[in-house]
Amino acid sequence: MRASKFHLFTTRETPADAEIVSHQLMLRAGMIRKLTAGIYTWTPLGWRVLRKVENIVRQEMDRAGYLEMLMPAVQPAELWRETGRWDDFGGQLLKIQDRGGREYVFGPTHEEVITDLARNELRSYKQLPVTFYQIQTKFRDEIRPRFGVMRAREFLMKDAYSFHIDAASLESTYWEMYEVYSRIFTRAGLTFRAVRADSGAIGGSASHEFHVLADSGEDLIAFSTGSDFAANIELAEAPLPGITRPEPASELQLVDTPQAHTIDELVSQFDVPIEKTIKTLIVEAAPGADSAFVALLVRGDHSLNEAKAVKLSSVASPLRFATEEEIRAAIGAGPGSLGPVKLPIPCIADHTVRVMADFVAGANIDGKHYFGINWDRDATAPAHADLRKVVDGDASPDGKGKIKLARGIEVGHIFQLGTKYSQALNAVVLGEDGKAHAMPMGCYGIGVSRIVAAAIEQNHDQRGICWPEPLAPFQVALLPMNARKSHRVREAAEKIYAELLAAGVETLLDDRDIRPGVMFNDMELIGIPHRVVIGERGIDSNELEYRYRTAAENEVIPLEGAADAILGRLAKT
RNA sequence: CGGGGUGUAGCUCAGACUGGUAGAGCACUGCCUUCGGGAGGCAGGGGCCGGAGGUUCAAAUCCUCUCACCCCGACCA
Repeated sequence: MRASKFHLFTTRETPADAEIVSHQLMLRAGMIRKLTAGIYTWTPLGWRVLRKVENIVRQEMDRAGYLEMLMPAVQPAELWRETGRWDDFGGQLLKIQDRGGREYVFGPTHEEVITDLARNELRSYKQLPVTFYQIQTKFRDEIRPRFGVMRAREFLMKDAYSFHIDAASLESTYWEMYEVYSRIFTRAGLTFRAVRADSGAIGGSASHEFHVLADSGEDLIAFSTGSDFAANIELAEAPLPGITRPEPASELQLVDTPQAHTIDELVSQFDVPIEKTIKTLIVEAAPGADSAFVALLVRGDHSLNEAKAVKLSSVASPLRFATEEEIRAAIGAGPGSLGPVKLPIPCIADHTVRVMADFVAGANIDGKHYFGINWDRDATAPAHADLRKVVDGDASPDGKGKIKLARGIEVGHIFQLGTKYSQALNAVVLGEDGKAHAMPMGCYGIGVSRIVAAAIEQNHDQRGICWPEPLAPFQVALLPMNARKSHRVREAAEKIYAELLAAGVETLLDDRDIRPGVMFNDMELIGIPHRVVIGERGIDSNELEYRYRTAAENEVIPLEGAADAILGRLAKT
């Protein structure tokens, strides 16, 4: 490609509304342009990268024997009513109407459509297992789209669905997909971790997320320093405290704390260690319980893990925190002064809280806290469970090593769905036994457009993007210096360009009539891995300057046979 | 959904408080010089100041409404 014919539109200044580096660089490099909130145009440059990711995904899926297809983006409401998700999916579901007022959704995912196809097309266990996939634009009406294509409303996704005769077959395909995903992210040059994930409302027995590690990630993952344990923080079990509860050493004291409404305020005003304080959180109780609300206790320096709380049988699902009015009605004091002493509602404590002694908590009287609280003596020792989020330094749940927390960007997710959709839509096949069986299903997603942003988060420097070679829009940039004035430079550049094209190398020849400095900056900003400078100086000495994007120094390559020298430096893909 | 902020040239922003002929830098067009790390000069093109209504002799500026976008939050007491 000749740069003069390729629409490059780089900018020197960073657009004001871009927060994270990948969004800034994608805008500055001219890869994307925003049309409206969460909806982006991919320019010719950006599209080349997106297509690279797409092709890696496609090649690996094809290699595994999965079948590519294309489903409609617009789907009839009727199908979504059949599975119940018309109402259950929530605000992310974009509902649209045609001229006759008939209702549709713009597909955020395709379980309904693929299961409808499967129930019509699949008849026998002999056709199983089978895995279909597509790479297609999805729409999810995110509450708050942000970070450019990282969390966009319209985005490109690879979604795959597998159908099975039994759970064992599903499990086998699931782990095969796990390997395929690992190959895909490895080939894309990403540093990633597969982590155990909460299968959440979708249900099913197993689920893993694939995270690209990056500080700007929105997800927290916990992994062990001593084993391959890795899990979404939602799922990571906290270790049991390794101690028994100490004997009481303090008297119970009622203290006026008019200015202390939060743990931080309490700690700073009264000089108590934060590990001696308790947070009391009031949530809605499960239907049919004795009380309308339940109190959850975690140590002051810990946080409630809502995914764990919602799994308690006495807690309503979905989790809902009580409002201030409800708290006052039930307890007689406002948030900020709550605690376990004389608490009129049931109470569940985190394991850690059960072994605390001489601790501080609200008195259930506005503006007062009890100091020196001890279980049994001052309050009934409550039921206990794992309620908190793990923190750095906790023991790993598998007993090997310690937990470290890291931020990640979720780029893939695999699920064993079970028969949720096949039962709802009556997708059955005849088994060997001659009976109808609802097919267990798996579903497997990859955020194709998000991978582009995630790759930049992991691969950039002060000057711009440093593409992993398999994702780069062009492999080689040829930079002729002042070609307008020098026919020798022009000819040398054209010759190398023609040879590289003939060898099938994606090459950008910067034949724009611009100053060298602008060329260098543009090529570094858009992140082309291999750069060759062709100037009078080099031609005189029969040597050209070559530089890898992330290298600190130039190398020299011979003018004669330059194309071969460049070919020798390309990554084998 | 709640709170905050911003809408002025393609981009980044002044101008608004204190109403009086719409600005700068970058980008773009032409010419000249320069040109191996975002050149300089000269001359240009480009804006119903997000939209509607109001106040006023006069509104980018003041008032009301509205739309869009961005940020924070959505119950960790």
